[in-house]
Amino acid sequence: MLALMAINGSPDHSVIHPFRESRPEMQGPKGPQAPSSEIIDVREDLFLDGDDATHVFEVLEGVICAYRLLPDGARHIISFYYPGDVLGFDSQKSYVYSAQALTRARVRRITRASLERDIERRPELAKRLLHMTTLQLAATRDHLLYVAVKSAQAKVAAFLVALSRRNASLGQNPATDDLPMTRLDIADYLGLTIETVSRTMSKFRHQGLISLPRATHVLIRDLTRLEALVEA
Amino acid sequence: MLALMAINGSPDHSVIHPFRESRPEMQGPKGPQAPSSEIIDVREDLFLDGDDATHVFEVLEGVICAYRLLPDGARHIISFYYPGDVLGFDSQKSYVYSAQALTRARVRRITRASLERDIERRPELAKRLLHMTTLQLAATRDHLLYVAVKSAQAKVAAFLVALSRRNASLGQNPATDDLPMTRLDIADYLGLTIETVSRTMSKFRHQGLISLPRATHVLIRDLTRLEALVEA
DNA sequence: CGGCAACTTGAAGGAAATCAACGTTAGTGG
DNA sequence: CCACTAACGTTGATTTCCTTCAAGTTGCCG
Repeated sequence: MLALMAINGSPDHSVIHPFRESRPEMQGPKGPQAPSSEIIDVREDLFLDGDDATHVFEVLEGVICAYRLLPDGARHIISFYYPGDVLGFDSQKSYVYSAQALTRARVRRITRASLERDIERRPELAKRLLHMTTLQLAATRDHLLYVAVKSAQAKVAAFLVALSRRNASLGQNPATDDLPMTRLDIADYLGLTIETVSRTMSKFRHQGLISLPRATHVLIRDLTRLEALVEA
Repeated sequence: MLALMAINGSPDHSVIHPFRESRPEMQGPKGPQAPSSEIIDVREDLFLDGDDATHVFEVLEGVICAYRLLPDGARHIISFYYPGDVLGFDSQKSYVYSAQALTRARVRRITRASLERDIERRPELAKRLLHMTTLQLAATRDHLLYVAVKSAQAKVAAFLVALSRRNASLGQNPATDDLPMTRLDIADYLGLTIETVSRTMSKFRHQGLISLPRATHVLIRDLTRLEALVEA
């Protein structure tokens, strides 16, 4: 009944390709397929909350997170962005959150100005961006639901299941979750503490729901029971 | 630093007017100003989770809430919609939440088909809808932050402050919050129980931050201290 | 191999949920 | 107009779950 996505909606590559075709300035001496991409180091910030929102980014490789620091020093992770996802696209002059790479990442940097130009030139693009944004909104509402009403167990289970489903939708192994983020990242995403995340994972392990060959690598041994915990 | 909106972004009437101008079929015998509006009774559902998403609604009067029922019977309120707000606009075949009137309300019902047609005819409209959607996304992220990381006190304070700011932005009295929703609605919106909401309000009253001439009517006596609680 | 960051586990405390009872208000019908 | 009723709201006592504080353990990188 509910589309239980804790992670952003499925990557919609349809957003990207128009840029390549319609931006001859990107097609330099390297030829029409010039990648125009940029490498971001682990834990390097892509932009900071309050910076001039001059660019929009498409993740090509790696994982980026959007986060906010609160006055009391707490951090809240809004979302994780995987290859194909676009971030920084908001109708505001400044970014209202920061973005940081969780792994070494590759991104395509697109200026807002050129994006605006492209929207004028190709009305189709506005529709595409609109579609992408409504998907993000739906995903954010799903996550809101989890954070608002669910127990720690349900939150962590939902997180693991969402990663598994993402793998499945990409034709990868749904029984294996690779966690590019730390326990603290997960905690700040789910509105829990690092200890609770760790304890809950351990509990799942003792119950035979998952195994943890490494802290960053989850093997899902009983997806059905894990999914049942999400609903509880 | 943060735009602490628990309630949807400011009503953006720019979304609405184009319809009136561009939809001659609405201009029947009653003349070009025919309202084409519809009355919804208190607690009447506008649409249900899973229904065919055939329409988009603009709130003209009253307050509507979007909510979801969970398998375990719990309810989560996603958002409140005030006059000027638009709901039901998502890129999905079916609604992914239900909508219910909290007061007797008046709405404009717009078919998705005609909206699609208008988008084709007036590319400007897609840009406007895009802007509206990114604002909703930003508001939802703000709410997510509150629900994820804040204490019951901070949540309730943020809720009251958001209502006050909405009043201020409309030129109404920012020291008076009229609550069209019940304590249970507030609880389901903030991810708390009805008892905690009630207790927290009482606490604020005993501390002289607010007074409650009626349960549905809040007088803010010390907005500064209330705002401070939001950040705590 | 050392050092540090990330992770795990345990014990104690606290904030909110739950369970329960009572008060208040608005709406209904006599 | 008043009495009755049902929904809504408040308050208190208790329990539960998560946080906090504290102390290891693991594993990765220089």
